[in-house]
Amino acid sequence: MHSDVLGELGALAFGTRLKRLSDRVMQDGAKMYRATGIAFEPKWFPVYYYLSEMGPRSIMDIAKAVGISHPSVNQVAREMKAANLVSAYKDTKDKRKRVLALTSYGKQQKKSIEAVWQVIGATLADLLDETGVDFLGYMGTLERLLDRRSLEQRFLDRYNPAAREFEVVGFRPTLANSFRLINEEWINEDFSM
Amino acid sequence: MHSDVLGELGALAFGTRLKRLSDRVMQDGAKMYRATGIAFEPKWFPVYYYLSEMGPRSIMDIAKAVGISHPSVNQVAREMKAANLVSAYKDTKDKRKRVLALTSYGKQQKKSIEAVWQVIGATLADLLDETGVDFLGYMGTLERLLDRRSLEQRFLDRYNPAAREFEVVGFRPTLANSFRLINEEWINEDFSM
DNA sequence: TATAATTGCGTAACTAGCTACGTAATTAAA
DNA sequence: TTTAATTACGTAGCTAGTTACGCAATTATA
Repeated sequence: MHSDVLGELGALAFGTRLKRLSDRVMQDGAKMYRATGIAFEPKWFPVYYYLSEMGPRSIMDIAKAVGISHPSVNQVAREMKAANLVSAYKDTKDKRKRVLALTSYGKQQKKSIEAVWQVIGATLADLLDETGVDFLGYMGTLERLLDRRSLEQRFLDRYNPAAREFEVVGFRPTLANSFRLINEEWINEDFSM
Repeated sequence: MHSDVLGELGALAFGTRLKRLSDRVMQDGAKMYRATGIAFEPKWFPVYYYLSEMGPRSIMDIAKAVGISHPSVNQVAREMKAANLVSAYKDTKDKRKRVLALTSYGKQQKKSIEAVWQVIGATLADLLDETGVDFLGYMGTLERLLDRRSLEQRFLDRYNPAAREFEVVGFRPTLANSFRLINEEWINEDFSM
């Protein structure tokens, strides 16, 4: 194995390493589906899963729920439509909306797809187990930290302290967590952009 | 915040979540450089860093060291050349090789770039600290596990046990770790592809 | 030493996401 | 009830990586 300069760089190379790891996992993900001969692509996964669990949903609903942009959902929808897995129709209540739904063929395929998911899921679960720690849990922690305050904002606060998004308030350490939770609720429920 | 269907899916959605997280970090990475006004892009980071540490190196050397494909290095090299950060020349010993080196301007810029890296690194270090665990360390563990046996191979072993890459050998559990280490050494030092 | 295999590189085309922008429909405000 | 603001969506074009493939140079082999 090569020496891997990135490993020695600490936090600075975090993004680069994360991307490299993610690319690797996604590439092998595609290979796994291909190996089964099933007509399914990794990028369809979140949309297909969401529709199969929740029933027909609009483009933006899907985009928000799975955390990708609406043009991406659109792109995926076009491909899945070509594969006859989903169909689309206008919402009669709100004519701006285009609603996606699994076709009967799409529903019928679920059993086969789930059989593959079962093996992929077990493979990933075993891999993650081998780390000996709750990697998925820690990843969730990281996601929530970034939901709370984006990397960009964290950087800006540090780079140009005058531009802080929120005022910094001193308080007793024992209260920190409560304050944080209250603040998070406010952001999510009331002032969310 | 939206409900996030992926979070409830366990290991199966690992790839999707990892990609989503990585995209997020890389996008904010670009914003951070832009905010400083410095003429530098996140994707230049590994190549620039490697050249600045190691001196002139060939395209393939760089690709292997930073873990990306040689066409990617080429692409980055073209851009960095346009930004006058690197120049390229043929290796006189081996005329197949094209060697990249920082220009004097490229070297001279290092101080400014490092000043930005310092802030980005500290921002990331703080974020990772906030998880309360050694996230980078666990990521390294995961990378090494995949170096050892790719996700695809792990999947194939499970999906089609007859196609195992290596024979499965039973041994006493207490010896498992030693065997694993020896096997790893063999793979790395002798038979590496 | 001739030939075969390998290595290094460049180009082309693909992938899976993104942002920017325009338009139509809906909702809020004056 | 007009008008303004917002929301949903589609398209176009960008991004940062990839694989596939071909050619030239080097290295290994017969």
